[in-house]
Amino acid sequence: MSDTPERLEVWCAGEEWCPITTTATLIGKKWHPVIVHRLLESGPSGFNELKTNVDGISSKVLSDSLDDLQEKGIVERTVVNEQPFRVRYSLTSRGTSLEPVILSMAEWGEQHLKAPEDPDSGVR
Amino acid sequence: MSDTPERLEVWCAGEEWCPITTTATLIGKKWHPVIVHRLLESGPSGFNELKTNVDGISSKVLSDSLDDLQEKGIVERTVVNEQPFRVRYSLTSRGTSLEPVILSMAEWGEQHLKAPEDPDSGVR
DNA sequence: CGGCATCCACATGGATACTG
DNA sequence: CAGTATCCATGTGGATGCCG
Repeated sequence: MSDTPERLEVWCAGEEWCPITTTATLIGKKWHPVIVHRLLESGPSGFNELKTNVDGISSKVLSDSLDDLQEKGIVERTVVNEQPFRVRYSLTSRGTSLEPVILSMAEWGEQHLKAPEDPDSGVR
Repeated sequence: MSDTPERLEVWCAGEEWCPITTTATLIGKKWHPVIVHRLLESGPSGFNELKTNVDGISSKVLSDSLDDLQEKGIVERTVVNEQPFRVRYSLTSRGTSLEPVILSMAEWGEQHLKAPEDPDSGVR
C-alpha cells in the first residue's frame, strides 16, 4: 500500500507516450537490473550484503543506484533499530512486478552468451 | 547465418559472469529498446522511417545507436542499389531473439504507467 | 556496518548545420 | 534520402578517503 512514494512521471522521449522508453528509464542503467535481480533472489538485504552480491559495484555507485531506485518507487529502505542498527533494502510491489522483465533479461543473457562451445549461442 | 559479425564478448560487471548485466549492456541504453521494438513491429526500415517512428530521436543519436546495435550483432544494415539508393535496417536473428525481453518491457510499461485513473496502476 | 564527500574520466545525448 | 561534423551539456561510473 504505502508503496509508491510519489506518483510516477511518465518518462518518454518524444511527445507520445511510450511504455518501452518508460521501462528503459527505470531499469536501463548499468546496475539497476542486477540490483533488482538480487533483491528478487535474496529478499531484503543490507547495504554490504548487496554490495557483495552485486559483483564489482562500488559503494558510491550502489548508493547512487539505490537512491535512484527509491525515487522511482522500486526499492524501499528500512532502518532497523537494533544495536548496531541495520538497514534493509527491499522491493516495493512495483519493484516486485518487474520480475518478468528481469527474468526475461536473465534468460536472454543465458541463452545467448552461455555455452561458448555452441556455434549458435552467440559466443563461440 | 552471417548473423553475428564478431563474437560477443561477455560483458559483465565483476569477475563472475552475469547474464543480466550482459543483457543490460546490450539494450540498457536510452534508445536501444525502442529502436529494436520498432524494427520488430515494422520490419526492415529506412533511416528516416526509423527516425519518424522513434519519436524524439535526433539524427545523430539514431546514427550512433544504430552503429552500436550493429557492432553488437543486433541490427543489420543493407544498402539497396536503386535510384535513389535506399538503406534498410533490420534485425539479425539475435536481434529478433530479443523480442520476449522487449515485449516484457512494453507490457510492464503499459501496466504500470497507463490508466492514470486506476489507483493500482502505479500512476495515480 | 552503512554509508557520504570529492574529484575525475569517459559515455551519452542534444542542437545545429551541412553534405553526397 | 541518409546520413556526417561540430560543439557542448549532462549523465554515469570509478577511485579514494573519511565518518557516525
